[in-house]
Amino acid sequence: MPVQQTRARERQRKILSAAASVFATRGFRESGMDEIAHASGTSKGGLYFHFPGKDAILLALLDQTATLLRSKVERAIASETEPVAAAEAALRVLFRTLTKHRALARVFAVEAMGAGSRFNARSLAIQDEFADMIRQQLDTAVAQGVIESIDTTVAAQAWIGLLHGVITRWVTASSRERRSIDESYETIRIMLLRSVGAAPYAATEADVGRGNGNGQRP
Amino acid sequence: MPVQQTRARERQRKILSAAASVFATRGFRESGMDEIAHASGTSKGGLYFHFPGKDAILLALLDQTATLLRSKVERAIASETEPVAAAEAALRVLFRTLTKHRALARVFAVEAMGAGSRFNARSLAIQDEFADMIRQQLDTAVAQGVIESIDTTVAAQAWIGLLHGVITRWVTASSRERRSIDESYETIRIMLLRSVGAAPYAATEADVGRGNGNGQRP
DNA sequence: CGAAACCGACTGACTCGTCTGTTTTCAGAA
DNA sequence: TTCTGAAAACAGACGAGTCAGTCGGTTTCG
Repeated sequence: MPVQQTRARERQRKILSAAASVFATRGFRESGMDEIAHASGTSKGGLYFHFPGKDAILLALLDQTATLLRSKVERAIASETEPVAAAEAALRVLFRTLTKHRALARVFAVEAMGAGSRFNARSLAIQDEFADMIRQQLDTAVAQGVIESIDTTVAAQAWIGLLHGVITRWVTASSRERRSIDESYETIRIMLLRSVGAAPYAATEADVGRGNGNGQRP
Repeated sequence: MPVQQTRARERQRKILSAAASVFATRGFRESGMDEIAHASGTSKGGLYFHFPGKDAILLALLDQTATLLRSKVERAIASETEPVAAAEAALRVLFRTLTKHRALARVFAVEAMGAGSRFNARSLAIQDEFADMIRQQLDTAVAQGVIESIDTTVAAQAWIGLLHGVITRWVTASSRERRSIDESYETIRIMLLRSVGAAPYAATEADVGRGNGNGQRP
């Protein structure tokens, strides 16, 4: 494999990483190409050598992030056998990953929404993908009679909607009033499970703490 | 009462109304003052006579909308005696009003978020007001033992978060894939009530409006 | 040496807000 | 009732700043 392409790839990675933090702190429209260039240790010319334009950078960032998240969520689901546990695992990973990368989450939840129809079309598509993963688990759960019979498409989108709302709220709040979102997670988790008629089982240390590898039955 | 001030008020109303639809269709940043001027049947000079700047227009629009919404919600709450019913009534009015004014909802949920920190600070404050109304009802419900004992602050914000997420999703979707959101409301209503451990009672015709009237109990 | 990668001054388009008028309104004088 | 003049309301050309994107030149690498 060509060495030069490796170098190019590294530059692109740096550019996307820098763009993420610049977009996150200043907003997409307010971020100048010069700023992104400076933050990624290159110049305007360098930027335009690797990306055809500003939009392309945001789109690439969106796709990269979505792909990463998706694989994480898929792994989480695969690690569970019981559908409700799997749905919860998916949600937990989604939640935890987003809260761990506030800058990226902000780009994802806020900037991409207010940056033109092309971007929120992409965002919506991504959201749908995740909603669909949740839906599949809920469908299985309904089929097994583990949860009440409901419109799982709507329920899954409501879950994603709630997540989106809460995350949006969290990334937009000023640092003063923002407390660790983990404090709220337990309440939200119980609410979500109850909302589909699943009996929330008591959280173990494994659930709440930083470690996991759990999976138990109601 | 001065006739001129009446005329001025009417102009301002027209400007805000026009701005709402322009912001909603083109986005805040992408909307030019000339465009707003044209849409409101006046000129740039007229605009700057009534408002000190573009920002002021969005802010005024935000406040106006919030005030209107708040009074509607307060009335809805006051019309119910039972706290869970009141919370539900509040939510229903919020939901229904936003869905009835898609343009305004879009400005509220999307544009104001992606238009700079000053604006989303205002949006957050408004969101908090509504969350607080819900919270008060949930608190009463908990005190009466009608619902499970939970963190009502988080629960209220989760409810608002879900609403925000669902509405955002709805206003951002293309007209092709967007179906009446009312179709989803019944499912969402039941999910919300269940999420706080309240037994969802059957919806009456008054609850659901022109539509169905299903809804089951555990 | 040739190609990939990079640099940064410059351009062109766009738009907010200003500024200099012009029209409309209306209280009060004739 | 008609006239008047001052303030309110409006019009639109223009200034000035901003910023995405370009382009000719330079450096790095194999």
